[in-house]
Amino acid sequence: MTVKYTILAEAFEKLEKTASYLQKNEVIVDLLKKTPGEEMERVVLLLLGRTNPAYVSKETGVGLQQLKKAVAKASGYSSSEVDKLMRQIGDLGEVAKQLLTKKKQVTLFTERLTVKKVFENVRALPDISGEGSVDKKIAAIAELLASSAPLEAKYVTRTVLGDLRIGVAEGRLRDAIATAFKVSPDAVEHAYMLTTDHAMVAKFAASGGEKGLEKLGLSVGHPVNPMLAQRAESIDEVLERMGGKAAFELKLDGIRIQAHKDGDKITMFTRRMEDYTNMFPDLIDPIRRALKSKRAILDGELVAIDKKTGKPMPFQEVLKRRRKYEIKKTIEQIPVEIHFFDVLLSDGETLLDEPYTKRRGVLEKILKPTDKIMIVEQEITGDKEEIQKFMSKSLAMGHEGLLAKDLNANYRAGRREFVWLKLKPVLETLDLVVVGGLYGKGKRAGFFGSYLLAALDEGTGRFKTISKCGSGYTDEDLKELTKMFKKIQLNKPHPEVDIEIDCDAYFEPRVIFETAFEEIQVSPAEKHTSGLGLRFPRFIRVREDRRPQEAATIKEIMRLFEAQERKKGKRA
DNA sequence: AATGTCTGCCCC
DNA sequence: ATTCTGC
DNA sequence: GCAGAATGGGCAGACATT
Repeated sequence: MTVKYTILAEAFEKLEKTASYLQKNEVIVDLLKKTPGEEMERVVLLLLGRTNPAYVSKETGVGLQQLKKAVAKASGYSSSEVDKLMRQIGDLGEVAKQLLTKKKQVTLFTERLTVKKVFENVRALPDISGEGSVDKKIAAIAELLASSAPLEAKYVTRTVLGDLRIGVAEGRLRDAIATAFKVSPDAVEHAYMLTTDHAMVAKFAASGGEKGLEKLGLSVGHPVNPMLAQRAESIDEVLERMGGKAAFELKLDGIRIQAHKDGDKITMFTRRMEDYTNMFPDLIDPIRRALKSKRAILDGELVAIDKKTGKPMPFQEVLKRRRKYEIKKTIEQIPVEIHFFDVLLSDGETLLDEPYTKRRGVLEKILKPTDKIMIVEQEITGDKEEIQKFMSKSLAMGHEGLLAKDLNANYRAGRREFVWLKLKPVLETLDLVVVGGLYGKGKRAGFFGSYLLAALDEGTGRFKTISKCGSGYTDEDLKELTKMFKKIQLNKPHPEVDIEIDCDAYFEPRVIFETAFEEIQVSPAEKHTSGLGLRFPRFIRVREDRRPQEAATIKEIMRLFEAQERKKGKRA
C-alpha cells in the first residue's frame, strides 16, 4: 500500500500553522496511526526533514543556491524572479509553491506523487557525483517539483534543504510515538537514547509496545547521541543547581569524540555522530592499548597540544585535522590527543543509567592513561574558593573554563539539561559599526536577519569588517532595526568601507552595535577585511551615545587579541 | 592548472 | 556555537 | 526548563569555470 505525498504535505502544513504542542501531537499521532508498517520508516524520517537517521552521514550536496535553480527550472520562471521572491518571502519552499501555483493553472498533471517516490528521489541525491553532477541533481529535483502540486512542492523543497521548519523535532516525535502506540514518552526516549534511530523506535513501539522497546539496547560501533551541557553564569548558580557540590572538569576546546572499541576494532564519532575514524589513524592504536575493556564506549574531547609550549593550539588548528587527504603530513603538524571523561558501556555492562560517580570510577579502572589518551582532570568539591582556583588554573592552562557535573545524574543521551553546566569567563564586548545588512529567512523574512560589522582602521580612516552578527536580537529589535536601516540603506558599499562579503543592503558607517563574543580569531582577508574575526558574536544593544569615530579600532582589537593569546600562554 | 562558488543534520 | 520565544 | 528556530567564524572538499 502506498501513501500519497499530499497526505504528508497537508499534515506538514497543519504542523507549521500551529504552535500548540497538543495540536501538533494530534496531527502526528493521526499520521502515524494511518501509516502502514512498511511506510513507517519513510514517514518518520520525512517528519524530521530527513531521509536517513542522524547517524548516517550522507548529504544531498544541494543547498539554497542550487535549489533555487531547480525551482526556477521546474516553474519556468527566471533565476532573478526566484531571487526576488526569495528576498520577500524568505522561504524557498513557499516560493516554489507560489511559482508552481501560477504555472499549474495552465498545466494539468495526472500522476500523483507518493511518499515513496519523494523519499527515494531525495535519498538518491548523495549518490549522484562526479563531473556534471550538480546539473544532474538540479534536474532530478526539478523533475520531482514539476510533478508536485504546489503545496507538495513547498515541502519537497524544504526536505531537500533538510530544514522542514514545522516545529517538529525529537521532542514532538517522542510524544507522538508514545501516544500513537500507547507507550510512555520515557520509554520512547530511553529507546531512542540507546539506538539513535526514531524509525526503529517507532517500528518497535508499533509492533510490540513497551515490551518491544525493551528489546532495544546499546550497540558497540553504533553512535550514541552525546549528552550536552547548559551554560551557567556563575559559580553560585552552579552550586545552587547542583545542590552545593559537584564534579568539576577542565573544559577543553576541541572536537567531541565518542570512541567505540569492539575487540580490536576502534571507531570514533563526533557530536553529530559522524564517523571520523579515518581522520585520526594516529589515535587508533593508542586507544586500543590504553583501554583494558574488550568492548567499550567512551566519551571525550580531542584537542591539539603544542609540543613546544604544552598549551592547546587554537581550535582553528584542530579543524585542520578534519580532512580526507594529506592526513599523514597533518598528523605531524598538528598532533592530537583525547581526554576522556565518561564511559557509556564497558564489556557486558551498559552504564548509561548509572550515576556520574560510578561511571567515572569505571573509567578510571578501565583506562590506563598514555601520552595521547588521558582522563580529564577533575575535582569534586562544593568550596567556592577551590572552584575559583580550579577555574583560574584551567584558563592559565589555555582551556575554556570548567564543566560542572551532577554527581548523581545518569547519562542523558542527546539532551542538553542542567545536570551538566559549562562555566566560562564573562563575556567581553566591542563597539562596532554596522556597514551592511542581510535579509532574514523563515520567521525573520522581511527583516534584516543579520548585520555586517566593522572596526575603524585609524591609520587610513577606513572601516574594515570583522564579523557578521545574527544573534541576540529580540523580535522587537529586528523589527525596529530593519525599519531604521531601510531608511538609510545604500545599494553599494559605502566608499569609506572595505567589504568582501556580499550584503543585501549597505549602510553609511554611522550606527554602533555593542557586540559580545567569546574570542578573537585570525580571519582570512578575503572574508573579513580587518584580518580578524569574532567567535560567537551576539548583539547586545545599539550604542546611541557613540559616534562612528568612537568605534573600536583595529589597533585596539589587535591588542585585545594579543592579550588573549598571552593569557592562554600561547605567545611570549 | 589555478581560481571561484557552494556545501556541510560540519566542527565549534 | 548563542540567543530568543512559545509551550 | 525544554524545544525549536533564528543566526555566527572557519575549515576542507567537490565541482564549475576560466
